Amino acid sequence: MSWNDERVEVLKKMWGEGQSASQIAKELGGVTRNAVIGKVHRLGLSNRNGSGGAAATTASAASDAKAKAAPEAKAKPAAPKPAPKPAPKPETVAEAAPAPAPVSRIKAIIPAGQPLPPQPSANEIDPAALAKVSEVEKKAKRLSLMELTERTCKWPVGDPATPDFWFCGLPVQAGKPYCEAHVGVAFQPMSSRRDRKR
DNA sequence: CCCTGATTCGC
DNA sequence: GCGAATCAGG
Repeated sequence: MSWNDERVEVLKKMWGEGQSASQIAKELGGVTRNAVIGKVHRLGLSNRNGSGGAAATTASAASDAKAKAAPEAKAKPAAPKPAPKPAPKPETVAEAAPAPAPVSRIKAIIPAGQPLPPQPSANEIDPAALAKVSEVEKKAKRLSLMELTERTCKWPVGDPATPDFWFCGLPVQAGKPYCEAHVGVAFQPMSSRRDRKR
C-alpha cells in the first residue's frame, strides 16, 4: 500500500477530526498505526505549530543518550482546565463506597452534601452521550466493588445504599476509570487528545 | 495489559 | 519517503 492522494486525504480528514492513529490505520487498511503516525509527522500534521519549535509534547525530548540538548522552557498558554477527576479507588477502600452518584435512573435524589460527579454548575450533558450510557448499562457487567479491576469501568449505577448497586464493569479506555460511554458523560468538552500538557 | 502519540533509524 | 521498533505515558 502506498500513500496516494486519496489515502492521504482520508488521513488528513480523520486526523483533523481527532481520530486516533489506530482508527485511521484500520479505516485505511494495509497500514499500521505506526505508518499512520509516521505519515502524519512527515506531513507535519502532528502539531499545528507555526514556528519556533519547542513542541516537546509528551514522550520524547531527552530520553536516551542520543538525545540532544532540549531547549525546553517556556510555559504553555495553559488553557483553563477544571479537569474533573471523579475516579474512585476501590482497591484501597473497603466498603466506604466512594461512589459518586452519577445520572442513573435516579433522577433528582442527589443527597445534599454529596459530592457531585459531574460539574454541578453550567453542566449540560450531551444527550447523545446519555443515550449511549443508557444503552451501555443494559449490557454492563454489573460488577461488585471487589470485582473491579484496573481496567473495568468503575462507573457506579444505582444507590450505594441499596442492593441494586453495581459498577458498569465494561472495559475501560486507556487510562480512564470508565468505559468509553461513561467517559463521555464524565468528561464533557475536550476537543480531542490534541492538547498535550506540559 | 490495554491504549495513545513521538521518535529513531535501517531500508 | 516509509514504517517497524522503540519509547514515554495515560
